[in-house]
Amino acid sequence: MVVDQTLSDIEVDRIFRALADATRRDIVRRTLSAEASVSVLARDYDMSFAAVQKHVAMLEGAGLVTKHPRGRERIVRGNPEAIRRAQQLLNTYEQIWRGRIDRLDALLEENPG
Amino acid sequence: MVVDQTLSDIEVDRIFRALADATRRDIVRRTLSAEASVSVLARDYDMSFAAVQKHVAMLEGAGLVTKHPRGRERIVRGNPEAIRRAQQLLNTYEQIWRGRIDRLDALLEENPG
DNA sequence: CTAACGTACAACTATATGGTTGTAGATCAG
DNA sequence: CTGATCTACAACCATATAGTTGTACGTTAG
Repeated sequence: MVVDQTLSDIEVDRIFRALADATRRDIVRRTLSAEASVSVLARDYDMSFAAVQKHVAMLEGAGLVTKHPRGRERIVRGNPEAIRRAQQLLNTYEQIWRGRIDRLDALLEENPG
Repeated sequence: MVVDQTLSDIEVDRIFRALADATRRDIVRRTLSAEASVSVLARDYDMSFAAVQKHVAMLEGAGLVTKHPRGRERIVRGNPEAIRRAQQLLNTYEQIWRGRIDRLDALLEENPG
């Protein structure tokens, strides 16, 4: 199964926006390492449960984590796919920059000295 | 010269926040490819000059671009360093995920079937 | 059954963002 | 010198974020 890996502007916005908060990055890090319920996650942060819930919701909306019911709990898992898409974006930017360098080099070879 | 590549939470916040907008990503893309003045950049977007100015200011605050006076113009250049730091962040997340997979594999080998 | 737990969601506040218009200073062209 | 250009910045508005508290509901433990 080949999945369309083209991301709309809105989707990319959401991914980067979701990563622009230290608490959310920590949740991504933790849930990539091992899944955890929302309440277990919440214990480690100096804020209300509802606040953590909102962070998880934003991460879920960006596709960076998935939530799975287990009894009364909601298990949160990090999603490496979304990370990879963000990496791809940044890679294209680096490629663009390398392209510029290559063009500058070519220019220098044409007009040496 | 070795530069400290450790980023504070605030700095990382700013980088991802700056990347969470399609106009700003486009400015990064363009200025990585070739430097351009703020007004030249602004011509291509359906918003006021002041709005583009603010986007550039946010990118500059995040270190994603640098601004250089040239006469009455301000020349904007993309900064690949900041891109690389964001890439590094995402790479560590992927490493964390791979670490989990490795641990799962080891577990399966210990308890086969 | 009952109490505690985990979650969902609404309402509210404060601050940040993304846009606007307007004013003003510096520089360039003629 | 004068006018056009490029930029800077303030003030304002609408919306989104990040946090709070409070209420409600399903699930689990005893």
